[in-house]
Amino acid sequence: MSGNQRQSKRIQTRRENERLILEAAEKVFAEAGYGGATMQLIADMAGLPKANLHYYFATKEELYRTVVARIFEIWLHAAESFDNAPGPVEGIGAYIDAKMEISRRHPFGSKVWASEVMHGAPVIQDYLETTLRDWTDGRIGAIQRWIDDGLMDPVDPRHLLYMLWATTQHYADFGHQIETLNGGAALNAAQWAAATENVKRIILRGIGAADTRPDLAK
Amino acid sequence: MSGNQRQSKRIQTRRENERLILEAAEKVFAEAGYGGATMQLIADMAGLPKANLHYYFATKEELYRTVVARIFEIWLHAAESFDNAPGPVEGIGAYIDAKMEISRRHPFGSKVWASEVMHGAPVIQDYLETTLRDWTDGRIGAIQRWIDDGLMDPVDPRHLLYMLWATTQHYADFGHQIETLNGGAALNAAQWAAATENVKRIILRGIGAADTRPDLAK
DNA sequence: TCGTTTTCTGACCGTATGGTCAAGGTTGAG
DNA sequence: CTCAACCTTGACCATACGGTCAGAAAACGA
Repeated sequence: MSGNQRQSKRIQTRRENERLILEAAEKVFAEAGYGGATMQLIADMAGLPKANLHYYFATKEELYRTVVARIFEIWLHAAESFDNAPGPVEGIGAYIDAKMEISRRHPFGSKVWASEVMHGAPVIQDYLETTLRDWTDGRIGAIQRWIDDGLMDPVDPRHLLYMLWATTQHYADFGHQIETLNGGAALNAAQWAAATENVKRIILRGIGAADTRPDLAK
Repeated sequence: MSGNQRQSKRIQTRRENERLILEAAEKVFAEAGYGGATMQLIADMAGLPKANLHYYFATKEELYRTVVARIFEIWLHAAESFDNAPGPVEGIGAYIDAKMEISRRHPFGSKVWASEVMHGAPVIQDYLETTLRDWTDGRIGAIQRWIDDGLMDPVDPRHLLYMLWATTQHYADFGHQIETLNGGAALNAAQWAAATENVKRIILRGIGAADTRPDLAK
């Protein structure tokens, strides 16, 4: 009766514990950095004995690698919003929406990623050189096509991408600074929407692709 | 003869050693994070015995605070380029120039600052709440005046500032990622210039302040 | 030159960390 | 029920870290 469609208790517990550990690890790595994070701290936050962490993840580095890999998955997923767009307004607009949403919902993951890259990408260098480079090259081609089709100004696609990454991730990575300048409070829903709109507006206008200026569309 | 205008050897040595230590510390803190940095590593990089570090800087935290304070000084200095500008093209343009130059010349410092903020600004929270907030409020006022004077579109000044910070600092903080996507080589002078031009062009156009469109200037 | 102050440094210490392990508990297939 | 596979965990270990200190060395003023 209980072993039918429901997963066995073992598998269920394993999933649950891995989830607890990974969530705690993401937070601790984000707030303390790899070097500052301790297995004990992660264990306490996950509500498990430290030895149990080492049962699921042999070493601190393996746990960290798993955390980073999960973040990269989210990143890649958001990157899809770039595709199948007829032009920059839709493609870049959707991409900004997606990345701002990630900054809002996964601030810890964003910080871990930023930390990792800032420290020379010791564990994800291969991602950068393969998946990220391929994705970047593909998107540069797409942007170039929009430029060739006269849908936007001839800006350097590569630097445009950097600008998109920088601007959207800033709201997660420097969230503490933004909160402080916001009177100590986290941005509310309206403020997030305003931030997203501002980013979209300035960038889309900046590349001559704003739909608010239909007279320039050809 | 040697003790006349030249500083005493003691003071001279002190200055030199403090410089060596602070430079080494900035690099190590940037590359390893506060938790990952060790006094031994900093000592080795400075070419001094570890005990000597503790003679000049009592604790790791004091050394770190000094490093961060120096970075903030540089940041504040660049912020001056915003002032005394007749309009957004000059003010924001000069600010972007200055901040891109900082990203190029002080990448370690930028990373230390980013790391510090990402981890909740444990040692510079007071700076954020006083100097930075005051500076930000002042600049917001200046931008708002430009908007009121019709020199640029009515964007949210606060989010524009975030965009400026994010975009310029990205070239330092994510320099490793950019290098990797640049075929493993650091940006050369021409590439830095191109990056700066792109940032200025997109942002100034994005806020309707580009001098490349004099027909919109009134 | 002499005595004092400042600088330098190898050796040392307590602590905290990542990781191990053995023994006991739990689950589930046959 | 039985037993093997899997999970849990307190106690433990070796190491590396931040920091200390006593004494040597150098610089300085008189």
